[in-house]
Amino acid sequence: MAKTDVLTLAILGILQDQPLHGYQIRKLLGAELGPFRALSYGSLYPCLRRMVDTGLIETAGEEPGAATPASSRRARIAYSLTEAGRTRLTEELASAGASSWDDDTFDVRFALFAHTDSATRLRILEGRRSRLSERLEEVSEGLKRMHERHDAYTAELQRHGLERVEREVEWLDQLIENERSAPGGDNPGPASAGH
Amino acid sequence: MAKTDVLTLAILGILQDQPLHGYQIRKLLGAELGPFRALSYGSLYPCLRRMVDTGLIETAGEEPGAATPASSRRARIAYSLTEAGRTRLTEELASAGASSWDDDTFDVRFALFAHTDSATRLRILEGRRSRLSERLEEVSEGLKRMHERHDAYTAELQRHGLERVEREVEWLDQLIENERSAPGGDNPGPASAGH
DNA sequence: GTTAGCATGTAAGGAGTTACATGATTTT
DNA sequence: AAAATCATGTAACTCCTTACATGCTAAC
Repeated sequence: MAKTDVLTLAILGILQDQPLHGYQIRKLLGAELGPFRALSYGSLYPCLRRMVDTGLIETAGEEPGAATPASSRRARIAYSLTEAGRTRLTEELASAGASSWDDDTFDVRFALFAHTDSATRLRILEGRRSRLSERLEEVSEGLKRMHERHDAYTAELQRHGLERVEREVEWLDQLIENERSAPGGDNPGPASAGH
Repeated sequence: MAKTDVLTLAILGILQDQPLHGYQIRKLLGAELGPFRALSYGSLYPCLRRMVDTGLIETAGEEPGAATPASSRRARIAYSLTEAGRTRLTEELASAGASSWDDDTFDVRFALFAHTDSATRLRILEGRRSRLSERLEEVSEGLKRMHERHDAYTAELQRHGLERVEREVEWLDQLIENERSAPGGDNPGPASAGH
């Protein structure tokens, strides 16, 4: 079974609501996942091509006939899901598959939660949580064993990293709690205990 | 002028206190920057070789003579800074050079703060802060323009991302304040307003 | 004696960026 | 008429990981 990388999944997700062309996909992806993570065209277009080649999406040139022959704007290519693409997305969304709790993958999976069933949402949130808990233990172990070789700045860096992960776990705990109390809910719940 | 990538800088930094062999470098780097970011040997050893080739570090085989001829453990190669390496590190530490406020680079620069003068520390902290402020504006702009296309989970992801960046800015503000009030201080100051 | 940790390296390959190349449309 | 934004793509290159290949030493 062909494996679905993160970018492919994100594109499948964003195309399920409406057909888009490349430029729009890039903008929307940047907007949904935060304006950092803006991926380059050098990544996007080759990925779109691969997806066309493997039949997950199909293209529709704008005005395929000769509607405005001379003045037609530069060909914009609208991509839309094929049946195969829709099927693949459905499978992916149900599977919580290959490590959906990696840093990169988690955000994309989370952004697709509105199209994910409650059981899978819960599995992903819990998977992510336990992944972070492991990190937490490793870091605090490291901090304890660090009385030797203690440079105040290095220690502060550790402390701050630890705090960041702790907060992330708290956030997940709230989401999990909410998911359990309202499994069908479309709403992630009240904003976490704000600062 | 040859450019110094992050990994090279980190290695220069970690070798300035004592010579180490590859295995130890990897462990220490992992411990200082958090146990995530553990780099692989496939990255480390080629980098060490490049550094030897460009004269930044030099090797010393353990017990170069025939001290314990038959029972010598597998050759461990201790790396230490050359004069050129020490010079390069000093330059780098004074320069706040090529974008020390990138996500990756900042942590390494921060971990080396104990060897950095106060003025440069301040420049780096402020550079990082303004970089994050830009992000903050972009994201909150994006959030405002997102009443359309609002999916509760996507919105929550944004909100959480925003909060994370806000906290990071607060952390930097405390560090900056402390740096200004005690420019010579070796101490990053009281732990930020704890949670 | 076998597992876990110490120790060094190479080769292949993945995932992405930057820089290039091109051109239309909209706004100022 | 200049600048910004829309729009698509390729080629070269960078940085890193994974998997492989090898072997010693300490602990259980």
